[in-house]
Amino acid sequence: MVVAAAAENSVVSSSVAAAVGGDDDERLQSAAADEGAVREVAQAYELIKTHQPLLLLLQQPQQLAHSLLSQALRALNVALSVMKLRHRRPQQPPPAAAASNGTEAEPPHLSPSASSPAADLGDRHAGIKARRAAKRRRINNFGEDKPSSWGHLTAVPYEDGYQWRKYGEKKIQGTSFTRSYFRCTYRDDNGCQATKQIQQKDGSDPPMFQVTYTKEHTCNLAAATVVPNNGDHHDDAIWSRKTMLIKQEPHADQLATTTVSNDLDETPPLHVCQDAVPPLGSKNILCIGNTSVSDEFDDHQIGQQVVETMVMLEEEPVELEADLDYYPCFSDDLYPDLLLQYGNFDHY
DNA sequence: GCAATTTGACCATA
DNA sequence: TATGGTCAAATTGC
Repeated sequence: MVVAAAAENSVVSSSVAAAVGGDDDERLQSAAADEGAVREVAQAYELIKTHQPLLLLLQQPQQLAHSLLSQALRALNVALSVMKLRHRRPQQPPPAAAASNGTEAEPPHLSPSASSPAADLGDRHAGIKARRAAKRRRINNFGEDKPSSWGHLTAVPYEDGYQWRKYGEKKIQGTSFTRSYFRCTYRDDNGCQATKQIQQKDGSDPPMFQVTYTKEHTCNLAAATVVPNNGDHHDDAIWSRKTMLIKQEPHADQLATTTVSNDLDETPPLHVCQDAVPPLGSKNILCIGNTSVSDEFDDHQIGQQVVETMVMLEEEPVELEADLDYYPCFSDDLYPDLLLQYGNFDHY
């Protein structure tokens, strides 16, 4: 499987790179090895992310693929963050000495404003103050072995295996793009304090995003997008996938204008899945979903949407062979089921 | 009606 | 006082 292969490859490469280190200039080589390892893991991460939307189209192992991909992405994401942090550490000031991991503040839902519907404005503000004070305490007491924040630069910042809910956006001085603030979707349910910031880099082509994480997830819902079928919905995995894509729309518009602006001007309802941004210079772009997506579609229809979208973005008639070569995600080896179903594009 | 996003305001910090 | 992070009411979309 491509996930396993990519992950394994990255691990092997990372291990080899990490093992490199002579006596003459150990520090330099170690740094180079670290950089190489980070590069390899980052490559694996991007590769898996690029393939994820397509793997999810396969009919049979749909939930399994989704779960595995989410876990693989999360593992790589964490590994990448740790490695980059380790690489940076010599330049960083020493962390706080006192580690008091036990200083857990009260969960958000215990705030006075939330628990008392009759609370007046003063009480609400008191609650907010208390929460913020507690937050400051948590930040100050953060453990020595746990950095207060960590992050990485990526072209695909919106899908990392976790589910995030946006709670703010801010124009940051000296930057062209706003910074978006996300918190774990399950904060209220599980008290998970994980947050995430996404800041698009100025003048990067293709668009690159600085992603900064704060706090580890405690919700234990890494693969939360795979929802057990409760009978109310015929396919919750698809529903979750649709939710993911809808969440990405505001940012997808931005990316779309920087990658295929001319094409998308002619097809306004389309939304580009950022996880499938094609290689730089590619004339094709893979899109999943559009505004007419309904609750009733099935895997077959999703696949059809992908195909249709690809065709719609092409002004000239699509030549299957050339397009598949151009965008290596569509290969016979990786997506036999998809090609079996949609291998012949003649009728489009 | 519900859930997610947007956005202006508030607050802490440097 | 400027700036960044967060809140929560308003808005939007399903």
